[in-house]
Amino acid sequence: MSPQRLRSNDPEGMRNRILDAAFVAFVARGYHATAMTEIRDLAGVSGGAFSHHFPSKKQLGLAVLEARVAGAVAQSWIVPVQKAVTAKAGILAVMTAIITELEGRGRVTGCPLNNLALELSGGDGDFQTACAAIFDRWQGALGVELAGTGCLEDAEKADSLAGFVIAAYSGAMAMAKSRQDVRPLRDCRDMLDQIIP
Amino acid sequence: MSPQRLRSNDPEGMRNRILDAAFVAFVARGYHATAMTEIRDLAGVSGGAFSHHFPSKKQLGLAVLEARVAGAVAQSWIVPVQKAVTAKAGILAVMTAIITELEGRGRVTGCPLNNLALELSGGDGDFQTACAAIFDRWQGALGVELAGTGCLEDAEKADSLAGFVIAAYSGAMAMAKSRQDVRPLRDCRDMLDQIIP
DNA sequence: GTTAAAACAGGATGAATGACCTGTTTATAT
DNA sequence: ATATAAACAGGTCATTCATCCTGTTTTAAC
Repeated sequence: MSPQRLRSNDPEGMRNRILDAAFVAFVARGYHATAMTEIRDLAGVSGGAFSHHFPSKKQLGLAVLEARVAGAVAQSWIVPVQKAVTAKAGILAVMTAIITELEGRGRVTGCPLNNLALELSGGDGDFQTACAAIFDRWQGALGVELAGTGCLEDAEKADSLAGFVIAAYSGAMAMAKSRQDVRPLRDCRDMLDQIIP
Repeated sequence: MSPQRLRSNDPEGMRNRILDAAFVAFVARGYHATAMTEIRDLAGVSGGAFSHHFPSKKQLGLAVLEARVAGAVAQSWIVPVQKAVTAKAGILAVMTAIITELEGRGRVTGCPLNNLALELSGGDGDFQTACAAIFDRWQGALGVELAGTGCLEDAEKADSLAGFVIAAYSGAMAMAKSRQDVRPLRDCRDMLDQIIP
């Protein structure tokens, strides 16, 4: 036979395709509800390549958390708040943006981190650690901004408020997902506007 | 053979045993991560009896939501707040009680409703409707109390605040579960103490 | 007392899942 | 140029899972 030359060895690209497909599927349908074959088909990857990059589902899950979920939190929350003039303005702007985006499309899929954290933190210690680390970085970053941009003097109080902001947002998103309605997020935004100094 | 006489036909008790076992397993490990055989073994029920009472896993899940999760919310949140002198005092007392109880045992399993709602609301419409109904009753009850005990005059504002309280609590519990630490709940309680009029 | 239906027992089954395995191609190092 | 390992293809395999099936016992109706 003639040489195929149809194969393009691109380990990084392959890995990213798998991670992207897994992220979408895990967030939309959940970790346990998603079969490996679904991700494989969605990414258009052979079984051999799949198991070469991710020998087990758990390793794929952990990689999705660290390489995609953490990135989504950084991109949608941490960076915008860091770039804003004040932390309060940044937080409110992020929430407004999320609400607007959700109103655009029909479906509310929820916060990727919260979705996976609640499903996985209970069972496996490694998943729990990974989720907790992302929450920690999120809260840490918001706390620094809240303390740094004049919203709050006390660093400890700023950290507590940051945790509360994340909790309120996460819970509101959970209710919004369950109801398929953005109203909980709007109410949350209005409340945070009143609360954050 | 002699008549067995070891069977005690008790449909209601059998159904309750299954629901109890399923509730524990679903909340602790999640819906999809729990196998039917686990529940069957935990409840000590034969396959025939099991499929007689709950022909499918989905029907069992819906029954757990309506018969156990809704009850847990009513018992741990709605009734205590209704009995309290003011809604604010009731809400803070409930949170204090939950924090104290969580500190007693080692493990934070999370809010039953939030755990299941986030896992199931995305995929199936029936689950989503069932979860949303429980959230609605929860928010409705808290809203009535907040409006009725002098905390807030405007009924619509009271409803929004009720939703925010539930969101903040749910999110704080999610973080507490992920971190296996009650601090998010303590911070949440302190914040709600400042916020609720 | 007879009949019908509900309540239960215990096992069987087909489908689906996660992991694995053998081969082939491409890149890298020497 | 050659050896070695990584990257990839395609299929298999054991296991687990949810459901269903046949048969027995209890309850209820008439």
